[in-house]
Amino acid sequence: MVTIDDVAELAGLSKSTVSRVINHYPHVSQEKKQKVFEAMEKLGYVPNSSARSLRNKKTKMIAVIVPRLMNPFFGQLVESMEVAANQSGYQLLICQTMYSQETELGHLELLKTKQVDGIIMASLENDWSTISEYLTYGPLIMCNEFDESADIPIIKLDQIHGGYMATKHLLRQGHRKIAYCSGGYKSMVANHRKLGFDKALAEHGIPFQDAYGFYNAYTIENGMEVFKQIHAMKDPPTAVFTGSDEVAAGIIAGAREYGVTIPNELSVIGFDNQVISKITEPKISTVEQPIEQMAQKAVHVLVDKINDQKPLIRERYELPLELIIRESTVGGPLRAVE
Amino acid sequence: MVTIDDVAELAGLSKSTVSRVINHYPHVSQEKKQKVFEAMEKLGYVPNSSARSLRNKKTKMIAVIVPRLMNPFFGQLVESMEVAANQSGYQLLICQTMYSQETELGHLELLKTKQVDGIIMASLENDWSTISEYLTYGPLIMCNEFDESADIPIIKLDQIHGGYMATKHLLRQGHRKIAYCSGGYKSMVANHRKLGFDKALAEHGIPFQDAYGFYNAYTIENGMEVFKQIHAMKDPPTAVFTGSDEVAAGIIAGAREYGVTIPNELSVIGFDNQVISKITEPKISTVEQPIEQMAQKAVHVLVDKINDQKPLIRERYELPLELIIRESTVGGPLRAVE
DNA sequence: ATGACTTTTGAAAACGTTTTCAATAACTTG
DNA sequence: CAAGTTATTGAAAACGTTTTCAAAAGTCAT
Repeated sequence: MVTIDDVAELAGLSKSTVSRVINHYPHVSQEKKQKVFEAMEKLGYVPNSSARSLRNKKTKMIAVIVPRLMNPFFGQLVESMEVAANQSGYQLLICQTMYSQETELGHLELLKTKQVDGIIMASLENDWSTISEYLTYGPLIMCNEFDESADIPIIKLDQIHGGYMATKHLLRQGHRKIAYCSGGYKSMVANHRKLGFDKALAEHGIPFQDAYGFYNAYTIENGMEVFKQIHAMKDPPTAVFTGSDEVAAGIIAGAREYGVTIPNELSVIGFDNQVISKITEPKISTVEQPIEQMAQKAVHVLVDKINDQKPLIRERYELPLELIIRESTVGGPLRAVE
Repeated sequence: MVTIDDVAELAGLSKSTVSRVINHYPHVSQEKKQKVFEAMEKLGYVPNSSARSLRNKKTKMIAVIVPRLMNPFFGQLVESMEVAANQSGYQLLICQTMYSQETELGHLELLKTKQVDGIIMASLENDWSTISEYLTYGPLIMCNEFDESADIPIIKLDQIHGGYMATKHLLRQGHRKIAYCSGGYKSMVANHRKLGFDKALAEHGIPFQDAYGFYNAYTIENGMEVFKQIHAMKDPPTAVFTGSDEVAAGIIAGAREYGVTIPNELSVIGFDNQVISKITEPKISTVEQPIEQMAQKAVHVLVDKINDQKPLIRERYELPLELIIRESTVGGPLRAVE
């Protein structure tokens, strides 16, 4: 391995000077600078990053914790983060929890061991009280998923309004029996969507029936299962609000199997505006989330916090969502228009 | 920051002994071992990984280079690799090329700067002659994408057979005018599939018409475009072989818009067996790739190479593909059965 | 030519580990 | 019990950087 000493020797200078050249210090004569460059070039020298990290106490790496990549929402999120991180001179370490608390905690140890300069949490399996312990070791921010009580920067989307818009749309189409279907229990994202859902229902004086609630639905398969349950009901809903386009697609696939037409017999609205929502038959009405924007914001905020040494403070960044109306919710049973 | 010296002091021992305890050396008395553990516990000590990396010349990190994560094939691949890497005690650094040669080269520098112990290339934007330069700096293997001439371990799938099986299936259904549609030009994966495709055609004495070739198709949108071109032909093909389920789905979506029925008027076969292939109308016949297996194999092979210091040698691991017949290719125009 | 800066350079210390080396202590084995 | 192992420990060097400190050399105003 070629080290800074080799370069110094070949250039006939001290390693201090070589280091100064590498790090663009002022006060190095053009002449020596030139010599150093030549020596580096000739030897193919490149600084060892472990040594740099040790000395500088900066690894130029950040980690992002997500549930799992196969979920296209997180795939997109991580894709955008990687690009943003690279542009800011950072490498992105990817950590999947696979919905396990222990795995999530294990990933947080990266901060303790100084393998990364900071962490973006887009997963939240553990309680904030547990996670906050790690704040001593480095900056930690939340992205998308969140805990209200955490006094750290949080970059999130206006999920309440998202749930509200989608539900309001269904209500406007005349639906009064609307099912609610979401992912994880613990998720505040799902929680907020439900708040928006409830608010819209309340505005129409409609009480929510517990029988219309479905939870832990993430995948297409889950969606098909949900459809079956709805189909078996004596008094089924006429519309379903879902937490993801995959689940909505599953409901549509289930309906097709049972010969139930959508949106006529059942309306479905998704969430995310994934490509899948554009290619099902019928196409899925959904709520678009500005994923790339959120990813970039998260990276920039974290990088700022890494550069400032100051302790983290409570900060909130909220981005808007957009309702996208397609075929899976229009032309359904018009019963009453507000 | 609490260091090994703090632990040593509190335990009343030398840091050598503490280090030995941490690294599970033999020949440390139970008594001192206990003291060290207590001190570590009390101080919340955890070894600094930059210092470790510097001394051990091992970072316990590997990088995977992929075109981009939004492509679900790579999403799945990376998901499985991350899990496998973690199980082997490694962190996974993710690098996207976004189809840029320069970006790919930039990522390879990670090996020079010793930020990672090895690299898995699942992208291949540059020529092997360029990439091979980096072999001096650490192990480098290929996964999925490959270059025949590279004398390094390559984990790949039997794409020739994949192309052959799919095409043979179309021929068996009576098709004689079969279009071929693939992704990148440079890709040897696409290249091999074409070899299998050609082989099947040759067995039936059918020459391939250049007008039936479509390239650079990756996305649903690309697939829709391909359909439009096919639809505008005077003598259109009766079946299309595509390089991905997304493209196949796009063709199906395009056909739906133009009122062309699939598979009756046009048969389509995809590749990958992504979830999307199960939810289009009709469901897509496709070729399943053992992604998880390939990802695990790649990680294990790389980790082995990192542990052996020996120089890399030519190795080939080839995993089989499986034809999955669904609706998009059956019930088409039966013309002749072999 | 003097004093007061500023620029340019190198030696050495520091970052937090692991490992080599040597020394001492504790066993064996005849 | 002497000689030969083996177990246990610590001091110091090493990994490859960056940075502090000090010194030498240059510049400038008087």
